[in-house]
Amino acid sequence: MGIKRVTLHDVAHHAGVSKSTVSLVLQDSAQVKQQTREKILRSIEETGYVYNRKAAGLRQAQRNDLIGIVINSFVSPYSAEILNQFEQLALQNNLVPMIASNSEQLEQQERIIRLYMEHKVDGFIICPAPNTSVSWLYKLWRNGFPLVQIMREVPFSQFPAVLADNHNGVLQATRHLIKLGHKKIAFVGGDEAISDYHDRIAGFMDAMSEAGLQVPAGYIHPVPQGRAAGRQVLKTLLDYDSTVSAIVCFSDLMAYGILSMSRELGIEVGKDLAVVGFDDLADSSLTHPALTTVRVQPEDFAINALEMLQSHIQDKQAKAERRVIPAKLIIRESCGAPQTLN
Amino acid sequence: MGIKRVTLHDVAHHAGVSKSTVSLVLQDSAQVKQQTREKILRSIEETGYVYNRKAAGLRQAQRNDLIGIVINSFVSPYSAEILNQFEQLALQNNLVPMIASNSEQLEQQERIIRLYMEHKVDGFIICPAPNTSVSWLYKLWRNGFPLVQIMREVPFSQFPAVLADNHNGVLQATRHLIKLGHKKIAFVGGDEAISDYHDRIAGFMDAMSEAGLQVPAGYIHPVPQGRAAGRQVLKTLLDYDSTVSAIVCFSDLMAYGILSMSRELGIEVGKDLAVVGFDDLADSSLTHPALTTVRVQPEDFAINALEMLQSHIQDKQAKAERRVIPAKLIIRESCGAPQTLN
DNA sequence: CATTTTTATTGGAACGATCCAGTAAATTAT
DNA sequence: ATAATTTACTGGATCGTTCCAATAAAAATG
Repeated sequence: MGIKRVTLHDVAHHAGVSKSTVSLVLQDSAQVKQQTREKILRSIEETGYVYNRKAAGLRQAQRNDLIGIVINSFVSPYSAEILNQFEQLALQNNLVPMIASNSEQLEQQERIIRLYMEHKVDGFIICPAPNTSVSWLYKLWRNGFPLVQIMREVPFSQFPAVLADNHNGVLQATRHLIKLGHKKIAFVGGDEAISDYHDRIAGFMDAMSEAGLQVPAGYIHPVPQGRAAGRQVLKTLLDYDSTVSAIVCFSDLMAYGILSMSRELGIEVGKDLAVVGFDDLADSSLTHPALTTVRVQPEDFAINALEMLQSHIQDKQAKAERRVIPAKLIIRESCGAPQTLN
Repeated sequence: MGIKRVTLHDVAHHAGVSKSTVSLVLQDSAQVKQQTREKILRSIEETGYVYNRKAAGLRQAQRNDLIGIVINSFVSPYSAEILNQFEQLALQNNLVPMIASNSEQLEQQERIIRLYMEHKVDGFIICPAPNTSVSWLYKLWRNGFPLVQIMREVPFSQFPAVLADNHNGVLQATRHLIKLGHKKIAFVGGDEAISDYHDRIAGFMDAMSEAGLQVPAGYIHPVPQGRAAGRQVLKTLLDYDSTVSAIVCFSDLMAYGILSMSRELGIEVGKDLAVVGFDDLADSSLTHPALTTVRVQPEDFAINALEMLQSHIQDKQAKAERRVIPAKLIIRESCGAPQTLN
């Protein structure tokens, strides 16, 4: 009663040729007569044959056109945008994406990666979970699986990476606030266990110190991602010093939380308080007030990471590159500056 | 220079046993002596062997423990939550999830599914793109790939499905508005090409007609998902009739748009205008005012769909079930009703 | 101690493709 | 027309597992 799957051999039999010829048609080799090719294609159609990549990949161990994409989280909107770009791009390049998330957890990450290794993906694009170790990445690499880190990098890892220009993005944002006359500027959000936090906070500190401004310890609040956290942190911050006039947020999501709590506390953002975000999510132009933020094009991650991964798949000796993609300050209304075009 | 991958045979050689014995250890068969097992496990560790599922799956064509999960979109927050649940659950059940999206497009959907078929997934969980045809689904099924539809179903398809109780959810929401005294109630959002729209609008119409209320054609606005669309549709609606006092939204996202535009127009939601959403996204308790909405637990999709798929994988003759998961009205502030506990 | 039973291990066929070397047929050159 | 070349097709070995039947070793039985 079991459904017998149609094999190459069955198609060959149906078309009255050898399996080798059918195989040639599948790889559309030029050395098959047009007439034969058509006959075979018809047989494929009629028998309902489905190509078996397992069998194919077994013989030609080199390429599977399978790539593992492990993002930090499905529920992070920015990650979702990146994922979307990767999927489109992979399909355009005839690659099969195997997409998963690590849920920011080491254990899940190791689990997923091991499984994808077993499925012999050609390589990985990975947004490493907090506390991912270099040695673990190295083990992956040594096993013949090239990888490209995105969004973050494991400290001291010498592996390829595509990163946002976090430093410059936050530098610009902070300078913008300073130019508007703000002096008491706080930085909220981010995870100290992740590289992007350190890049962003460095951009912040650099802008502050070049303007000769002090940053009290109570002005820095690394707290996990999320709207709810943003709400909470605003209270904490104002408790510490109610004269803070501007906040640089680690992410737009965090900024949304600040906006939400501000409204509740009767603080008018864009007037009483300046807020800038980071990510430029689709919603950020629709908040009240519209959010000034830093845009890093999600497709740039996809384009660069895929390109780099491909080159490492083709040449295992290719040297590890580290690309930084540009960050652009998008000025809207949340810091009271005049809104610019675009 | 190519990295030679370690095979079962290499491990066997290293441990001084036959490949069969190593294979038995991998499937942790009871018939291997403890001492031998340990020796082999050590060899596996030392050689850095990675199990090759391609080769394994070739021999035992029955199970691959691979399942294809095709969601409608990565960037839809509710879908992201569902995806997250699926991933966790799949891993718990020792299944390897292959996750993709169809981006609501038929072409991409067919592309992805074909590729996953080639990789011999055991079955599919799929949120069908608009205009997916029954015959296409049938072709999939006939090819030996069981499938479970989630969130929506292809009309007249007799395939297994896990659906939200859309009708009852919107019925409750609408009744709630009616009980509060609203008479001019509009319904906005949704896609007429998708089953859930019809279920929800039916719930709406039923509630209205049981209360003897009229619904002018201009009160119904099926428009695509999204905050921006919600903003636009509120204007259109008020242009048509500025005395509308309540709006039932197809989704929370749509409701966010309504909230956003209301603020801009100086309309106070919860007082001048009542709004209810659908989905109960994480953010919905944080909006201003907090959104009254309909909750359908995302994990229920995952639990039920996976369970059903497993049963169809094990028994191709299992009968197609159609499960409806409960919808619960969550009353908050956006329709001015007193907020209930929980 | 010889025999049966149980336990542990093994070699080889099989899965469904690719790829290589080789054959047959068609075409061109001599 | 025959030889040389090109074009079209084919059979068999191969990839890395699993599974089966067979064997070897150990334990239990008489």
